[in-house]
Amino acid sequence: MAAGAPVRPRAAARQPRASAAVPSPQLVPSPQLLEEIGRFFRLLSEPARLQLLCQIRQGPIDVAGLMAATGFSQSHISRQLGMLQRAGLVSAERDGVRLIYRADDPLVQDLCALVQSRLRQRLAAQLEQ
Amino acid sequence: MAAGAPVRPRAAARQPRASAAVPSPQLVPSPQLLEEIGRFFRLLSEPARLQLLCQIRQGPIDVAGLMAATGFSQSHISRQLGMLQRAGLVSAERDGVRLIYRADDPLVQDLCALVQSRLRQRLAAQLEQ
DNA sequence: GGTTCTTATGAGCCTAGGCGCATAGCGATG
DNA sequence: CATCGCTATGCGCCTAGGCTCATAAGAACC
Repeated sequence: MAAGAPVRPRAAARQPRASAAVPSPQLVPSPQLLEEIGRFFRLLSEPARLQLLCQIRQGPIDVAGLMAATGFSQSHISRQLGMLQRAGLVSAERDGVRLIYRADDPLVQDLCALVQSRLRQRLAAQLEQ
Repeated sequence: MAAGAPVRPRAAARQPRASAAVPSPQLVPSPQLLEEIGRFFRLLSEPARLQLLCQIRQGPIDVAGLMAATGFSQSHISRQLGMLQRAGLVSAERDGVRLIYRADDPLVQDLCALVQSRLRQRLAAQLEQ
């Protein structure tokens, strides 16, 4: 396929190309990497998981606490926690019979904050216009 | 079913609460906000969309260029671009008959970079252990 | 060892959404 | 206005995955 030329403007010569404000010189990641990144974002794409994550971020909590806080079924919570744990976003520690979950990684919080501020921005812009 | 207390550590009194190393004092966002954030992440959860975004980030490009670069069908690309545009992640500008797409927002790139570095970290840790 | 508490998991239902095919919409050009 | 080139969209197929019920697995306590 014609992967050589990125654009093909027929009207006139465009793209001064070596200008100053080129946004980013980096290449597009490999399909494998894109898939992994996508998998990560998919983890965060489910409100239920986000809610669990935020709840856990409040402080160590067990499954019963999460059930009370979210209203989700035990099996659902367990499954979602499993995914989050496999992704390294939460960790569990035994306390007798129950498992206390904890979220040490600030990454998710940071990501959410970024997205949140962006949503706010867009909402404000939308109201203005 | 013990819905009152969020946790119930049976071993000892925990949560000094106003300690120094409390991870984050913020509350869990409202379900509506969580849903919106989730929608945003879902947009980025699809490798195809990520690929399109990255490709567009390389420089302004039209649909034909994207078809050549990604191998996706025209309808698929159009649909995904529509979503990305509605989310404000790309913008289109007419050049005669065709539409030139452009991605001005660095947010996605930043998010991807964060996730990518995290993946790298985890991979390294996994190799060590 | 049996009981009771917890968490994990197999099976299944159901919806969301990715993807392509065909076609409609729509700007440009003769 | 007819035609052509490009993009958007209705339709349908199909898989991924959220969610539940029921049940297994495992730890603590008698």
